[in-house]
Amino acid sequence: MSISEDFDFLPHIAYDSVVFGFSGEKLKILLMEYSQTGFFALPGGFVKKDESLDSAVQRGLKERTGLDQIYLEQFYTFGSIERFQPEIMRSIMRAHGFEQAEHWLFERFISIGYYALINYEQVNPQPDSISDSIGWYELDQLPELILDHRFIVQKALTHLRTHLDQKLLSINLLPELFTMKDLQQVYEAILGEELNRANFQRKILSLDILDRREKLFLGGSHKAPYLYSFKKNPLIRLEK
Amino acid sequence: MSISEDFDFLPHIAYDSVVFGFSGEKLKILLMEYSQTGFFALPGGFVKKDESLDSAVQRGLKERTGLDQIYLEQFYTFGSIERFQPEIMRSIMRAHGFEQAEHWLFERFISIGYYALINYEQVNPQPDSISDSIGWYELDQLPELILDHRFIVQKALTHLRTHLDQKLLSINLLPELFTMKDLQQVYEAILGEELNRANFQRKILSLDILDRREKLFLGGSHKAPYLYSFKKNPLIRLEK
DNA sequence: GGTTTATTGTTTCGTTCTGAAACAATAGTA
DNA sequence: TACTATTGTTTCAGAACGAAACAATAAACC
Repeated sequence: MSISEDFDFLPHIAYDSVVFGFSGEKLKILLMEYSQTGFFALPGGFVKKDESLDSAVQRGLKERTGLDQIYLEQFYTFGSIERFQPEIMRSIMRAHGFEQAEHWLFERFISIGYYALINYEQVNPQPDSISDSIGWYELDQLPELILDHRFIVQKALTHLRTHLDQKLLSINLLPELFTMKDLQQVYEAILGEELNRANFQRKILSLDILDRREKLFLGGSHKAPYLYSFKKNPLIRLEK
Repeated sequence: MSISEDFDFLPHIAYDSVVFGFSGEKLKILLMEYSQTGFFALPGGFVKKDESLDSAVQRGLKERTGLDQIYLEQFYTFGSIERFQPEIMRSIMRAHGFEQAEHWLFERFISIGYYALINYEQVNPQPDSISDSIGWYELDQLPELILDHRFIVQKALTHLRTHLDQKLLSINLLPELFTMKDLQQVYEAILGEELNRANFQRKILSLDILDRREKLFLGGSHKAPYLYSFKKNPLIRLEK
């Protein structure tokens, strides 16, 4: 998306996406830095007049990460007055040589928050025309973000932690085949706490959502772990 | 709000509120019938350019129910393309003698869903200028609703059921003093199932959010129940 | 080949939580 | 004083959970 074209967007409506990525250890999120402004922000965008909200977020994220068909979940809509800070958009526009006094970007926006979970390794994020860098940042080492984006991240994280079990199947954080330890590391990274190995295995297996596959031999001088994959059509039990 | 004035709204943005009311037995919701159209709909409205989203919903609900400072929670934002059905708004407008071909109400809207929980007894809902009736309808006997409002109700109910324990304190469904049986009836109405009396009492008391007060003598030939009130500043324990 | 080491899979065991039922208390009525 | 209906509490069996022990095993080392 270029900043000066595309007037077929719904005015006043935006989305912001919190893209969680996992590298095997820490949980990170994807941030964009706007050229020559020092502003860091969540990747976001706008909704075209003829596309659904969900489609708009899918499209925008694909434009930025190259990833398609990834798991996206809406978690909250941000509509405070404090969000309205046109000076910031003006700075970003000026940095690109636009000096207009009026622009639809300077209006107030209500933003719908989505989060995504993707495999760190499968992404090669490319900054778009209005950003000069895009990259992964550890959750506890985030730079200062524009507007209420810090708050949006916090709200996404809380939502994710609360609903982790229910969202497991849709998660793109792991490859097709993975070990129980891999899965436990995902949980620990998201929850921000260490879990008991034996109890974790018992709990996950009792959910009955995994297929056990062949063993994984990595040359370590110890018992080799099994590989697992998510079942194709599991019975979801909301009680657990 | 009159239908022809107030051009200081954000275009394309609406809210719909699912107002749950409790009468002592069944859970009901508040619906409006648009004059001479036969259309039933959730009470909704629009956001002024200088008010926050939350304030807009509070304001709109006060205009319809007379209730102020009630508990409102955002639960989902609806942004599908199928929501766009301008004929329906045209019908409603025509029923009021407006025959304009163009109007901002005929545009596509993205709607933020909120739910409220109020005490049935404390409300005297009054239909506004574009509705000819407003009233309470039992959840399992709802009339046909416009657009995706049936879906919105379902999503609100699911959200409420899932988060009931955490929302208890904010609920306006009960008077200042109430018995354990009253509270259990609220739970049963919302969850749509019967609960074991002894276990319910044990669970609620363990949450440590109630103060036990004097007994309530109603003249029945049996043990009188205690009255309870919600603690003023309880320690919220998210684990339970 | 036997031993050692590191890691994974499983079991055990005590504690806590839950669901269902029984028991205890009590306010009025007969 | 017995009876009845309802509420408050306890009990008890089964499920779930947390921590630790035990068992299995793949490679390295002698």
